Amino acid sequence: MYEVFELCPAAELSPYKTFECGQCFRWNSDGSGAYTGAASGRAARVFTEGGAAKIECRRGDIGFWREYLDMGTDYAAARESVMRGEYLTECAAIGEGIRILRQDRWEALCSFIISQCNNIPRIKSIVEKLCALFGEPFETPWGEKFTFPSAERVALLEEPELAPLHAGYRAPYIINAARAVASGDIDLAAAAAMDGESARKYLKTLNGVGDKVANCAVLFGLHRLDAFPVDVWIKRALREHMPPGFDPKSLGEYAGLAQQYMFFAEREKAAGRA
DNA sequence: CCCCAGGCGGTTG
DNA sequence: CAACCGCCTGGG
Repeated sequence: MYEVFELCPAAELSPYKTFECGQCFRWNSDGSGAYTGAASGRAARVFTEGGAAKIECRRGDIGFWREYLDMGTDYAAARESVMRGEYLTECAAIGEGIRILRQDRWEALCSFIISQCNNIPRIKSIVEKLCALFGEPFETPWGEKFTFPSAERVALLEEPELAPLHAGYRAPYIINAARAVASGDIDLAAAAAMDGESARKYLKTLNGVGDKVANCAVLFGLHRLDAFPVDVWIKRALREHMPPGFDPKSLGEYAGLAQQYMFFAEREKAAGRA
């Protein structure tokens, strides 16, 4: 039994910005501006209506989704705290409504391993096939969806079984990471309890996980909002808009939110939408 | 044919 | 330390 619940004023949660800013790969627009997606074996539809952000989900899941959508964080204050200088203020304006999702740890780690040297449509396609082939199906009002396969499940696979994903050289990275997580060699709950810097170094011990992927796993999977992943877009933005030697860490506890504002703003500008 | 796409790891200077 | 290069794949 799915029902609609009101979440917050629309300005505090933009489905488009939140689901298209590159932090997640399993939410899709239905064409009307509403997004449907799945997480932790649940499904939902997020949309805006009458000046409010709303969610359609099962009554018993609303607590999960409020947590997932990070409703406990004051984004007006967080946004304010990173509006330092003209450029960051502009990015924050363009990105207003982005929320950093509280994603599953393993899903985030695995997804960002797949993301390396890849474009977003292809990342989504690989993740989708991973779920369809090895996740558990379940019915939703929006059709059949799949869970993200557990590390334990992926750990049992051999490389040839991942061939249909066309993940290329990332396939052994995926299996290796799954085995490390499933065996406890890499303990993501323990990583979540570390400070961001230690967690990043810890995750980098995995093959195929470097600075960028580790920072994404820490920001999006462990919800450490001070983590600041630097990819080619951010590198260019820092070079062109910030003083030389600028340290992103100086942005404080919400540096990672600033990073998402920058990433989203630069991509919107490149696409001619901002 | 070329190049690039939200990198990483190994080698070389 | 930095700079380079190969790597799977798909799209422009």
